[in-house]
Amino acid sequence: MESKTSYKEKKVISIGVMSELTGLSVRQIRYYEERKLLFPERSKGGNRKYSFSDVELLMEIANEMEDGVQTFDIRQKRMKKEKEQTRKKMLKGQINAQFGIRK
Amino acid sequence: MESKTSYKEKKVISIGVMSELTGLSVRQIRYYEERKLLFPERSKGGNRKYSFSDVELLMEIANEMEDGVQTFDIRQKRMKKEKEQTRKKMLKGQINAQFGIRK
DNA sequence: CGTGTAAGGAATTCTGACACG
DNA sequence: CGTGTAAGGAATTCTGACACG
Repeated sequence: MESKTSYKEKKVISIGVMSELTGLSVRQIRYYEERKLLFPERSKGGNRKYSFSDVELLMEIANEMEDGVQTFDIRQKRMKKEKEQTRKKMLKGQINAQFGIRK
Repeated sequence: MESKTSYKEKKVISIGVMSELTGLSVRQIRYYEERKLLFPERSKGGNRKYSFSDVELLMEIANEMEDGVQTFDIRQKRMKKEKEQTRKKMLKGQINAQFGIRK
């Protein structure tokens, strides 16, 4: 089991580039973070850094916003999706515990 | 045939992040560019932007520098490799022209 | 609620140059 | 040749706030 630092997940993109890539204003991007939809890392100096994965996420968010969905509901939906995945992983873990790792 | 904008080639990384990722100083990174080893894009404001591919390239360069190879020779070698690949593509193109695209 | 904007400040980056070796 | 550094300036980003709706 290793660190799997795929390029897609690496947080290296500034908010300015992010803005260009998504077509959203920096104001919008910061706001979606405030609403807990996005979680950039920070440089020592405090600057936001995003991943390509974040770019994709942000574009999905933009689509939902266009459909008139509120940030709260977008977040709600994402949290459910998150939970669903955690549940699946737990299940998989249990199966491994019972049948996989037996020594 | 499409624009194939893979994340790896997309120029989005600032020189500061580049420095962190490679462990080289920004001075070194700029110098290698001056010696034609590296070709970042520029933002409107003039800031350098690199790709993950550039990160890999830069780390290879760093290795060669450690071995005492001079920038000129590194460049020389890279240009040869470049030519080799162009040659292969040309060949492939010719083959396509003769046997592939026939109508 | 979601977004624009002006404000003041800090972090980041840029270039050209001098230094050392 | 390759790299550090101080210098002056410009571009980028940050936060908190006011505005509009």
